[in-house]
Amino acid sequence: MIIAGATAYFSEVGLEGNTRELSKRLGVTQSLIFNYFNTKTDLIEAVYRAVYLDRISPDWPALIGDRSRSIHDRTLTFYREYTHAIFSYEWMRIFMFSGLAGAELNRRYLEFVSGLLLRPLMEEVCLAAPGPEKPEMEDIWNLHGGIVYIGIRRYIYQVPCPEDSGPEIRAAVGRFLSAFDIPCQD
Amino acid sequence: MIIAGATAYFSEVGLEGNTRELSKRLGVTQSLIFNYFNTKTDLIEAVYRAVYLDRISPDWPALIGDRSRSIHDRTLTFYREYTHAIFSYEWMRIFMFSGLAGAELNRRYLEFVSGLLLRPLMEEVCLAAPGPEKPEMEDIWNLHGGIVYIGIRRYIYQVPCPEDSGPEIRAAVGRFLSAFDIPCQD
DNA sequence: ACCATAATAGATCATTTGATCAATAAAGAA
DNA sequence: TTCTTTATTGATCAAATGATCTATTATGGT
Repeated sequence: MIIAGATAYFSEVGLEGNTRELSKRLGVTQSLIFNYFNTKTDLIEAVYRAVYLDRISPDWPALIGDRSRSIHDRTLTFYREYTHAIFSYEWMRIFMFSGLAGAELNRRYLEFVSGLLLRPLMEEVCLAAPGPEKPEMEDIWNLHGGIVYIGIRRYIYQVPCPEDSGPEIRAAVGRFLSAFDIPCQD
Repeated sequence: MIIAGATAYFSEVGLEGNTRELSKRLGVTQSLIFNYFNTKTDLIEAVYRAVYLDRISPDWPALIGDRSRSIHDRTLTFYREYTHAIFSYEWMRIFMFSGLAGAELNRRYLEFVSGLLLRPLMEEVCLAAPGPEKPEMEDIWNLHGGIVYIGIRRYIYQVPCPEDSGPEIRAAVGRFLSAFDIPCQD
């Protein structure tokens, strides 16, 4: 309950939010928090773990590599599931706060995304591309960034944004793959 | 000098950085800061203004609307100049910190980008697109996000990144416009 | 019912931090 | 020089904040 409350509170005000305000929101005393967490840093680490863990599906590498499905279908499915997992007020903001703070978990997460999701995706797109035009990692990062930026606008900057990002994700994936002469089926 | 130092300091540690550490970096006493700024909030506002101002070129709307040049040339030139202006450690991080804090200036900036840069850009792409396929605002935001995300990786997440983003910007613009049947000249 | 353990509260400490104020040093005009 | 104004410092206040410690209350097993 403390971790859940801390996640909600810190995602709102940042990791420098104070434990007294947090305890007030939780309806408990401030000292209770320190009964379960030795330091505030420990609490933040717990929030990191709670937010980062179980957000990554272990099925994604297999999905990306599943050549029985078209690359368009795989890419679109992956980004639908990926954005479904990370497009939340709490995840996006905790991720950005921890990224700005230079958290280790943040960098490890991005290494995972790069090495086990985006690089395989790039290789699959390379294989599926019929012509000489093949994507490099930076191209995949560009696709990725364009999609993730929807969540940044929505939850970080909190500017008006369509609530359903599905159509734009489909359009972005379609544009990206067609640049490598991969047709968008259906 | 205080504003410059505060910009460097706050962009590194966030807007909650304390005035004592700042004064130490500046080589002055802490009380001196409060001689020039009534409150810390005033100082932060001054940092905002210093960072945001003079980063937007007044020539961009004219550049985007200059139909004597190809849309590809205009889009590419705009994003080269735009990223040249905002891709800096200080700007990217102050912008993100202030965005997370919900700063008013942040929202006004995004309204400016949307209304006076991206919407005109969208209209120009619509005019240049020969086929029935026309971009909407979300498509332009996708192009924009993919490019800005390079700076986010570089300065926010601080992950390995090519130092020259020029080639990827060219590639991204090329892919985007060709999706609307606009050929990439040269 | 009894007892050991866990949960929770309240008071408090020590540090940090924004802000103030009086005093001193520097600068520049007359 | 002299005087006024500005720049700068050092000491200090008051509030906020992470953390601690003791006492009290609840819980569950026997």
